[in-house]
Amino acid sequence: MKKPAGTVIIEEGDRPDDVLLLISGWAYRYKILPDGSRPIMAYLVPGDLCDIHIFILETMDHGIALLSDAEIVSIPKERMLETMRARPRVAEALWWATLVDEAVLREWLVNMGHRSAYERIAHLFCELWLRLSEVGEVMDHSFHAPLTQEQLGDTMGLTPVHVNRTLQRMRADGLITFEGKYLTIRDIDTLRDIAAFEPNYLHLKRRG
Amino acid sequence: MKKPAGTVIIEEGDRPDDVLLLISGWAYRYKILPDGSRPIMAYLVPGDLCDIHIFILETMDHGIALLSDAEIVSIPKERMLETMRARPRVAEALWWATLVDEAVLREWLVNMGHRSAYERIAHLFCELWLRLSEVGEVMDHSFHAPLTQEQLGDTMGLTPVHVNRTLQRMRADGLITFEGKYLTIRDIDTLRDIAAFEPNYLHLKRRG
DNA sequence: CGATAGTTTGATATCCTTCAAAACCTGTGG
DNA sequence: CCACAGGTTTTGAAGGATATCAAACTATCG
Repeated sequence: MKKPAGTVIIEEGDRPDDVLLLISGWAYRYKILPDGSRPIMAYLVPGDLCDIHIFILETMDHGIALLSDAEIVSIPKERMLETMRARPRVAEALWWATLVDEAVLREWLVNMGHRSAYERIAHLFCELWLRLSEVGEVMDHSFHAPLTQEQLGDTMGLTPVHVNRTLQRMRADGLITFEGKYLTIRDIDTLRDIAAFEPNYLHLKRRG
Repeated sequence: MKKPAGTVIIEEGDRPDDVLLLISGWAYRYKILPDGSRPIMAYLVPGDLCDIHIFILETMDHGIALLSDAEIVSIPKERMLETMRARPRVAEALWWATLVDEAVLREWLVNMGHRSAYERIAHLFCELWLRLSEVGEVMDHSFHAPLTQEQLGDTMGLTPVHVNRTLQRMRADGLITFEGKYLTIRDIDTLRDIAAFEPNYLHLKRRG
């Protein structure tokens, strides 16, 4: 099923009945704070599954919305459970996905707390580059990144103004270009160094 | 098995063969960055299980160490798997625990990125107060919190100096006392307000 | 082609860090 | 029971990173 950018897929407090699989496009997990700010806690990219929560937890503690036009497939809870029962490998894959999500959250937490704006953004770009490479979305050092500078700020705990100035510096340093929602990584090696990027947390080499 | 404060239980890169259950005392998840800093990404309190990772993921992407003297029980991987197979309720409980860990990480991420030092610490104290209440470790608005101000800083992405000044302000405001590793919450209501603390992410009301 | 969202710019304010040193605990050995 | 040692907390002064506010500029899309 196709949905336009901005669509809210699940809201905080919901008790959804389906698991959603993102086929194309990007989504993000968010909360809304009393002061109106809208922190972003994760990006979902093609191939990602939104919310195994629904089997176990009462309600969503956050929302999920689309960053770009996207194609999603909705899998009924019941079918999901059957499959998991019948095919342990599928159940294991779900465990795997959940544990990796957790690992990414831990790394993002480190990122927020212990790195400067410049390093933080560099780290995010390294991660996106790797994750998107895995699903074949990187062409020629570039990928589609449907993010505004404000959303980048909501993700990194920075003002849009400061994100802007930081991106300018990155461009000036010859590390990236970011035009028309396309991000080009011009120097992944220095980007990695700056961010002290250690990809082990993505657990990319999946077990036999 | 009893272990003294400071013991490293699992290190980054390890591939442990047991799941560990924390009976008494506190532990914490940490990473070590190239610059030598040591971010803390989670606290484990009595009743918490360390690392279901081991069934699925290759290696630990972080370490776990003890904040205080602690008693831990080590459960062999094999026994754990058998139990999960034989008793679906246990497997479900493990899912539940993992998903709650994830929810806590998301909330911590929001905390780091979108709240001031004062609010952040207030939020942490609210969370600890609730989690420890659940396991009967809160007596008379007080609980044992074996944390130095430096560790608090590593957790919140703050300098020990600033943690110190912030705690002083909290004391002056009559919200807490924190002496001899005992934290007393003197005014939970204002603390909650300051932190905009919304406990839903802890998913305390477990499903029937 | 105009409206609206997004980006860029400048000036000023604030929170938090850094560095350095003093004061205070806590436990240990004599 | 005292004295000392190491870790922890506290204090002060000064600097830096990021926020805030406000406005201009520039894409984008119907």
